[in-house]
Amino acid sequence: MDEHIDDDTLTDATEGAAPKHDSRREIIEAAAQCFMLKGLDKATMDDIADVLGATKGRVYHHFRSKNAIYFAVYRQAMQYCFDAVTPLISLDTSSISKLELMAHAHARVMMDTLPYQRSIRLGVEVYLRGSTTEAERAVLRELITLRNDYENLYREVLRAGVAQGELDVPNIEIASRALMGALNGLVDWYRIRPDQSEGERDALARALALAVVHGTTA
Amino acid sequence: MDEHIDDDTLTDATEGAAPKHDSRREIIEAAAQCFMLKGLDKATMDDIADVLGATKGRVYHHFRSKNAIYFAVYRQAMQYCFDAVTPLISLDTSSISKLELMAHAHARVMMDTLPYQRSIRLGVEVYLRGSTTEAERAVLRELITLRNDYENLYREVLRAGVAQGELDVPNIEIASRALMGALNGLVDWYRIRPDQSEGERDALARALALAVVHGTTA
DNA sequence: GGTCCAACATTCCGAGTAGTATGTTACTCT
DNA sequence: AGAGTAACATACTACTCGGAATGTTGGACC
Repeated sequence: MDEHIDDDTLTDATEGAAPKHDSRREIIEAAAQCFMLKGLDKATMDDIADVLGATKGRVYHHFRSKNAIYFAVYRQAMQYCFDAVTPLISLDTSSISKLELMAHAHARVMMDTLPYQRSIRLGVEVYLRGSTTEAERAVLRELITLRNDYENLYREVLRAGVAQGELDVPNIEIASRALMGALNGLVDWYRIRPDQSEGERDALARALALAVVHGTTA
Repeated sequence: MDEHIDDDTLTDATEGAAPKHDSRREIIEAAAQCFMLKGLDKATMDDIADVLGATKGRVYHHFRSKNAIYFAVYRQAMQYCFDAVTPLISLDTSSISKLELMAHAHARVMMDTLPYQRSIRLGVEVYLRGSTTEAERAVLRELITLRNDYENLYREVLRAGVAQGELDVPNIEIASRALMGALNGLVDWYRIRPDQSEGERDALARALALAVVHGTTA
């Protein structure tokens, strides 16, 4: 229904070296690159194929439409976020340090998977309006739910922190929006610099995390 | 060079009632609406004309290209921001309250001029890549400079606040990015509700302003 | 060693759209 | 009153791009 290639969650018994779905992943990666550079509409299917040194035939073999690729990019982007942040919520630390760690991890994901995160920023509700078929809109609703679930991770920590008296948040909804906005805004101004070391990137992420959690007041 | 209708900064001696440039402003307004609803690419020139109950002829009479309209929307969006915030920087209050007032004013502008602010969020650097002519890229550079000037207003207040010991900001650049990100993110989740009173809107703006300035810690 | 099929490549088409070229009208100015 | 022009409308073109239909190939499997 959504994709004509089944997800194949089982590990294929043949070999472990080539995951067999590399081609799909490569297309998603290339699409994220193109979307970031040229925007969702101006990035053509030929552009995506060109990045791979292939033609549209390959792309359309794995994805039935351009929207389907965008959905895959979106899903992957959210997956990156979940993978980085979910392990932290079970940590046994104070709410403040947990929030800092989550913010830091999120900032890192924004930097490390920049093409994906930038791509999903240019669509969402706008793309929802343009979706013709009901099936597409259903997928988009699911993706938005996914994003909401992710943001709820932060709301939960905020709630717990307030309950314990560690945090002072008059309005959890507003606070979480501000948090996500400040962190996600990273993709708008962050530029990948080859000369930037791993430590510098991490310091930047940490600085942003502290800024969004603690604000500006002394 | 940029537009074929001269700006006519002088007030025309004929009448003050009809500002003569109403048609241009109407087109910009309609374009902002369309851009917000359908995105920059999917919003067609016919869409913009339809909103006005007119045809492309009218639009192309005032703007030589679609990009030119986008630039005008961008400029107007920034103008709204400047108009709301600039008067506040000369206020004789503490840095903290000044920052709160600026953030509050900015949040209000985001809500009150939502179509403009959402439009300019979907373009910027992406559109810069797509710009074919050098003239267009020059305009875009100018607009980005404009935005940078605006953000500098906040950086200045932050700097002053740190100098006076009112604020605790380890990294002004990061802090300003976080501030703008949290405030601008408003356009992503704020929905205009007709039943929402003026007071409620203002309370929302104030809550967001306090959240971004003070963070979440107690 | 022939069959079958996944994984592509090639070719083509039609819809949609930015931009242009050319009317048309109404108003102003002298 | 007639010339000029701003402010549009109408009609048309050239081109891009998504998607489909079809062709090709290499390898797995019996």
